[in-house]
Amino acid sequence: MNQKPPPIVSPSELHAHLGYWLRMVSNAVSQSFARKVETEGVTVAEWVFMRALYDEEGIAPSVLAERMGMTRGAISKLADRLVGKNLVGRQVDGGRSQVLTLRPAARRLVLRLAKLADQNEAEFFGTLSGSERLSLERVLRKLALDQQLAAPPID
Amino acid sequence: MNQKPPPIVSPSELHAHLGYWLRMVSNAVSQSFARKVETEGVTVAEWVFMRALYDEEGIAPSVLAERMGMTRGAISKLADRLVGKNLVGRQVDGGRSQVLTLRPAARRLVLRLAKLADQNEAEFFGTLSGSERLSLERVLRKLALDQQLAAPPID
DNA sequence: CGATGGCTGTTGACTAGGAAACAATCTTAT
DNA sequence: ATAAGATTGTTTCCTAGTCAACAGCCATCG
Repeated sequence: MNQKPPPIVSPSELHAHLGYWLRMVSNAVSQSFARKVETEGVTVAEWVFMRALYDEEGIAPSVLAERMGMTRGAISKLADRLVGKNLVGRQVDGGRSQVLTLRPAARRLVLRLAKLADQNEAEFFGTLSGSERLSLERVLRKLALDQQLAAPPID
Repeated sequence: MNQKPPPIVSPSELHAHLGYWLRMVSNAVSQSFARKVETEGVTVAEWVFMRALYDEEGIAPSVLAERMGMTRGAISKLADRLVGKNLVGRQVDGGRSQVLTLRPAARRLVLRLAKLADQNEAEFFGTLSGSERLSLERVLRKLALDQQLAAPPID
């Protein structure tokens, strides 16, 4: 009997990993946000793109790519879409590099989208106590720092 | 003058949101893990799929879909790929529903992949102190609970 | 019985993004 | 001044998902 003894060392449980919970929560937050911004006709990537431009107009695509953690190829297509929607403008700068700017409609849109982001934030993290929120932020920032993730320069 | 006065209320900063940091860290963790499992010729989704089957053989695709937070369509194709790699077996159960099982090679593979998961976990969260790790886990679990995310039934 | 409605899994059309090859331009070395 | 190399953005091909239409099977109700 006991034809098939279980392996002595069993693989660690999925949910024993912090990465597992991180991914689950992060995906839920992102998906919920995606649904919200969809009501304004844009994707999350497009929102991040425009939000970055809102602060720093005339930024180059390659910089944006690195800052958003995406390929230059992806940024190129993203820009195509946004130009198509008349949300961003693309001016050739000399020849090699470009300058991306936000059209007025996009500036207004960013304000609305920011509200949605706040709303999503409240929806998910509103139940946390102040100290919970604080410690979560502290740990996440520390992790980002440790891994040298592309954090916004300032702050 | 002051042709274009800046809006009184400026949109909240991206990195003022916990969701922002969550996504950044989570993406980094997932991407790093994806690179690791790629050395074993599988994707993260395939790993999760097999890991679920490891614990509970004979599970139905639809259940798996809900548990993994993916569409039935996605699961169907995922199963196709894994069957193609001779990692899982598909038996028709009566007619309507199926039964998915892990082939022996997959059982061995899961053990190796679990090691990679542990390694990835250590790589990212190893620098945290015990209390940091604990509080992070506690908060993430709480968030998952609050949002009724599909957590593994037990535990 | 038999029709009708509800599951379950599959398929096809579509989308976003990555990887890599490419074109165009700038920089640097000689 | 010009050739070689770097850098920037685009493009093509590919993959992994979603969504929605569909097919098959079961159950239930008339």
